[in-house]
Amino acid sequence: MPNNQFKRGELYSVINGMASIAVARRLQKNFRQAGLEITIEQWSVLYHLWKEDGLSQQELCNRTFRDKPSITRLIDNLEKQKLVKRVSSKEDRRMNLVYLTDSARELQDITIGLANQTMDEALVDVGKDDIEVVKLVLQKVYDNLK
Amino acid sequence: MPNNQFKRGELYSVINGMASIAVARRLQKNFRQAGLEITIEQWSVLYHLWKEDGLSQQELCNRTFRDKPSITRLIDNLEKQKLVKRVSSKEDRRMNLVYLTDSARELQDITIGLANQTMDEALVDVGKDDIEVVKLVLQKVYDNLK
DNA sequence: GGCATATAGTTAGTTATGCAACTATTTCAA
DNA sequence: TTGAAATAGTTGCATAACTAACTATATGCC
Repeated sequence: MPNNQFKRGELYSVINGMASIAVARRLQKNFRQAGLEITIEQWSVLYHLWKEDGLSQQELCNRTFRDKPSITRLIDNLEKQKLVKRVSSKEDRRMNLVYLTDSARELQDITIGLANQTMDEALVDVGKDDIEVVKLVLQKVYDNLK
Repeated sequence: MPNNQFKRGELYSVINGMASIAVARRLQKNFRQAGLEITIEQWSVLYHLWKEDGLSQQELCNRTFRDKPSITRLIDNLEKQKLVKRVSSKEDRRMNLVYLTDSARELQDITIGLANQTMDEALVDVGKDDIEVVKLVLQKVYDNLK
């Protein structure tokens, strides 16, 4: 087979592969080293609740790009760890609204600090302009495939 | 809390989030629509074997950025589907060398075609120069965290 | 009002990931 | 040469992802 068939495929591994996995692992490691027992997936849910508390599970699906079963189980686990509470909505009884507990609110500053530190570690020697290009391209990729 | 604490954190979701997930889902969908019953994870292993057959599991770990248990189980499943075969190395009996079967070789052209098509869909209206910047930045991110 | 349809969430089954602990083999140095 | 350390791979356990099938509630049209 012609070898150039692989050339474009490399792009897949670049965009999809190493970098995002490496960032995720480093963030998880930074959490662990700080003695925090939450997963990055759980953190990504809390992150959206810190910005706006009391979101429905469906809204969390939209904002975290996950499907409904994934959110159901993430909330299950967060509830077990007493970080969130499901409250069934009074306007629409199909909906659960998800609220932070006090212990979750305590995690906000330190974990966001660790996330920022992780991105600083990841972006050493990367120019601001280049970062902007990456953000725009990845946003465009997402829009293209949505 | 000051709202700008979130600002840098957004980078995490940009680099780690939507785009790579969207690309992966689209590729999986394109495989499914073509009637191919392999996962993108299995495909990523085959991809490296097409480039060089008979790699050890450890070498597949390095090239796919996975740990050893992940590769063990991916190879388990690929072996069940009769796409690869483990052959214990004669030079070093600790090692399994992983070889493609004929059915796996048949998948090469069509799946790499689908991966290239997926990247074309993802990269509509993205300039070649910008793609180069993304590749360089993500490579740099990976190196920074390695 | 009543029934079809849409929406919110859950459950079950399969695949995959990460960590820790384990076995088997090889290497290397005292 | 032998015994400690390194390396290759596997297994068990927990978390998370996707699909498909399911329940419950709400909406909307006739």
